[in-house]
Amino acid sequence: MSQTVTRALRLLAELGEGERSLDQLAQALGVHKTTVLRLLQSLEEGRFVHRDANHRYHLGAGLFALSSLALEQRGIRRTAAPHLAELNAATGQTVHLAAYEGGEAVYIDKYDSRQPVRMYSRIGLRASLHCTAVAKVLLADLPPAERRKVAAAIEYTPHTANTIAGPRQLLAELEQVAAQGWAQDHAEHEPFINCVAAPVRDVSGRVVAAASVSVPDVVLPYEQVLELLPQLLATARAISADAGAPV
Amino acid sequence: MSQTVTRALRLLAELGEGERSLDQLAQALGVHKTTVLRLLQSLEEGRFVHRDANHRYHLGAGLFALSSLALEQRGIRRTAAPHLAELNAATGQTVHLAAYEGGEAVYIDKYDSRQPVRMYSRIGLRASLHCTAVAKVLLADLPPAERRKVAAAIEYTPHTANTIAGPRQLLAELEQVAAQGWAQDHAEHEPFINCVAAPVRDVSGRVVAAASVSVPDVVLPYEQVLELLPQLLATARAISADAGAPV
DNA sequence: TGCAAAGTTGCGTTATTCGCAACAAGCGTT
DNA sequence: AACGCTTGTTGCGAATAACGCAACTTTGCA
Repeated sequence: MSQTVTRALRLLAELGEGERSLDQLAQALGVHKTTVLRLLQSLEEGRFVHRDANHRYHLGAGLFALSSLALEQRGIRRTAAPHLAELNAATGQTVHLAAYEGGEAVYIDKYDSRQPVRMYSRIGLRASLHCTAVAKVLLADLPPAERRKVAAAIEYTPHTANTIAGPRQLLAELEQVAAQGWAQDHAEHEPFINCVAAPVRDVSGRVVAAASVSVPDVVLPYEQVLELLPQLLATARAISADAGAPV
Repeated sequence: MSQTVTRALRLLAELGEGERSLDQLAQALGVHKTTVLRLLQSLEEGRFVHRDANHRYHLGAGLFALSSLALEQRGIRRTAAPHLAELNAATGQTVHLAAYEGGEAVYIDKYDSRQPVRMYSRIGLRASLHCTAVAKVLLADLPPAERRKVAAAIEYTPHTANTIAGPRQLLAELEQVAAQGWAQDHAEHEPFINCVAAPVRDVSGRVVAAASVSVPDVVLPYEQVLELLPQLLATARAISADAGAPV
């Protein structure tokens, strides 16, 4: 494990919070500013950070370029994009695309709601495995053994009164999700937000992503969110079809 | 300058091209695979890379999270977003938002065209300073001295017959852009693509970003692209107003 | 104009990284 | 099913590259 790289990443994380001066960064890492300076110089060379006229450091364009390049390369994201945009336009609601990788569910695309109320979610962020609709969809396709292993390892942090509290309950729900072909999050993560999610499959027939619609209570009550299901399922099927999934 | 950090960044860049095995990465950097392994371990800890079941390395969610966090923090991007989305919806064309920082013009947001023909551009990428509409808008607001300095430093790579060929010509055009309040790229960068761009100002009244519409010839001829100008200018003014720019 | 704060450079020390070589684990082939 | 080959992992000593210090320079402010 490389101390230097770890420190460089901590620098980036710190800059993710906002602009920083050299001294601030040195203090945050607890190292001498000379050290920070040299790390920053390398990061700057790679355009990962950038310093403005006032010697404040910011995250740089190289980071954005790399990130968007990598996201674009994800086949499923590209094939999903037009369909998700359409769903977003048709419903006006927040639409997410998430994938399961390395034991976590990660948002890989997001289309914001037209409503002024925005959701706290972001591309790259992890979706809780036990209380989000996308995670349920993704987990439901794992082989049973793996599913049990994951369910056992989850820390069942309760977020609301509806949050699933343990592996038994989760596994039962996953069973149902697998059977019905979609999942919901009925105020399990955020008190006043409901979501529905549907699986996206690729050529292999495996679930490679989950598409979801999230709606705050104030915009649509729970029952009306369920009414979005047909549109969502159609979208997910269209993406799957484009990805070459077997019917 | 840190060798270790530089190598880590090269690893990321390599992974930006696509998934790689340990050996492939070691060969690409020309170092021993042990070395690469340890760098990767640190990157993995920071969720910047991720290894799949077949021991292939990919860029990881931490990178995406950091990038989208940083992009969201840019005030101007957030205030511009709804307006740009609307412009994109109204015209159906590719819409860009670019900013000038560290001597380069960088795309900080993009809304894809509905057309099947996509543009080669991406968030984080640099826009050529001498042959894009957004760059002209951004440069046109620099103080004259700075403007001349930048114009002198540019390498005037010709892309098409229309590409501006030298500082004199560029400075004259910037003069005009500043006067008329918008810029165009009449097939100066790509043979069959025309763009128009308009400045976005913040509280200080300075130009902090440029919004643009780009259209391939096959979709709309040059003259009709100019007809989009009123909409673009209205959008740019609306963003500026939201950003608190003085009227 | 002078002071203070912040950033930069040179340099010796040593902790960290490096590559080697040996080891382990998959995977495909015979 | 066993073999060999490719690919990833660990232990360890050598030495390089990173570290922090202290002195220097620059910038901003009073």
